[in-house]
Amino acid sequence: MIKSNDKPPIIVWLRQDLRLADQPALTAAVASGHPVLPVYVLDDGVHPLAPGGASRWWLHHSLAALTRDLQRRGGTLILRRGTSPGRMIEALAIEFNAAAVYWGRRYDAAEIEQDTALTQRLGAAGIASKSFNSSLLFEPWTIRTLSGRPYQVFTQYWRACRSTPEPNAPLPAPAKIPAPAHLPASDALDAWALLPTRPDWAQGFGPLWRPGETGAAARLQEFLEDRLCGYKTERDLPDRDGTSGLSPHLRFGEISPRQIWHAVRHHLATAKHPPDGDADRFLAEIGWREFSYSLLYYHPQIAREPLKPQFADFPWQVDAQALHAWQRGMTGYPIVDAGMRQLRATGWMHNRVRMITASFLIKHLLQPWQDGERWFWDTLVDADPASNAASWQWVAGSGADASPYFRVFNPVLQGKKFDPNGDYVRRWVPELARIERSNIHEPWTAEVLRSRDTSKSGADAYPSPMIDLMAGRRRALAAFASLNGRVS
DNA sequence: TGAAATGTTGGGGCG
DNA sequence: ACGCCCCAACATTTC
Repeated sequence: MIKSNDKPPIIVWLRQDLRLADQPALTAAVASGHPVLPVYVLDDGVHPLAPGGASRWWLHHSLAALTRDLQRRGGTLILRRGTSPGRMIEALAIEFNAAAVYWGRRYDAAEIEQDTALTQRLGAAGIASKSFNSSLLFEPWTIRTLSGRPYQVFTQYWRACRSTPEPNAPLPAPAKIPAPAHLPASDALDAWALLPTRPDWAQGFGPLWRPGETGAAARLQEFLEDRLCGYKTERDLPDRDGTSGLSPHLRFGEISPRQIWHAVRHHLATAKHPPDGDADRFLAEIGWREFSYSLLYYHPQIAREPLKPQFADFPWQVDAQALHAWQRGMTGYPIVDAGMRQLRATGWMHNRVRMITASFLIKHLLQPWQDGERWFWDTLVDADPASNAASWQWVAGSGADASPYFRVFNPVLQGKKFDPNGDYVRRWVPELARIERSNIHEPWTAEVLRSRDTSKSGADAYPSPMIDLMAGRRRALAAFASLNGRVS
């Protein structure tokens, strides 16, 4: 008699859905009765979506967690690396006589092409393949206007999403994941050297994050219980712990938006005081992620080219020193510098401050948004191919439903409004630790600094503002106005 | 999911 | 008491 693990295995190719629960490819593979071979392939190819430094840190820990979680259920994660992941999967499938290959769908054009090509090659070799929706509430082709075109405005897009049937309930993790009798060789995770050394700039990351499915689920529960109530207003204050903190977990698929959606619904149904507007606002943030993926699907060039063609020859004032000052958090504007330093120290930046720092780079410094996008891509643990690109274009005004060009964030006013006590600034900019509340967002007016300024020599000297806000604003408005009247 | 400029209003000081 | 001015405070418009 043939034991189930003597049957040919089904390969489950995990990419950006590093979890076991609500993992339709895995569940289908287990349900088939075949042994299951979960594989992750590190893409060594040189391309724009290769994960940045901070993401590689997260990926290491996420894969370590996934390995443990699989082992607990009898499974084994196979790690491979190569410049052509599709070819790697194909070779594995043929070598191990796989019955099929399953995976969760991706939405970038190059990735779709890879997957389509793999399907064809597998088919030619007589191996079945099947793809599943593991990453989105609403896949891009399911949400269209009456005329069949994708939505260009978020509110309309999201309204359409919310009036379609609800996303499926999440699947439970398979209790047991049957392994094949013979396992392919696997790389050692440590040998991939995803973690930084010399210097280990990620030292500050560890205490803040718990990568992996268990950490993601814990973060969601804690958010629903402690922070959903009041989310609508608290989420804008960077000195508070008012956001969900789920972005990197979502980025690597340690939790699915379906799980989040249904957990929120369940929480609302059982909570004593359902925080209604708060939940809607939180789900709308998930909606922005969906909208970004729709934009990526319909505009594959979104990370490189402005969506609005008239932005193609925008008069940027490329300036390596200005970019560098912004990256290091040395612009002389406290809320900007606090944000940029929080980013480097933790791999994450509060969303309100992301908008402020991005607006400052694009509008006050007139640096190309692509430079900011690239920096965030390299330094954010949650750097997401869709959200990062769409959000930068949103700030630049070149994207869909974008911020109008004349919306220029004033970092002093934004600081006063959203960090009124200056606690956020003091936490990330130690040079300003002793500046009082009234001057914290314009420290050049503080007596302490001014008196020291004359004898400034120490490394603890906080820089004076690198540009004049009023002049910068005027320059930006003029530059953006120069686009008006052109055909779009 | 802006900010600044401009316009309007109303209370209070004061000649 | 009255008109005038100043200027918050708020509303509207413009970039």
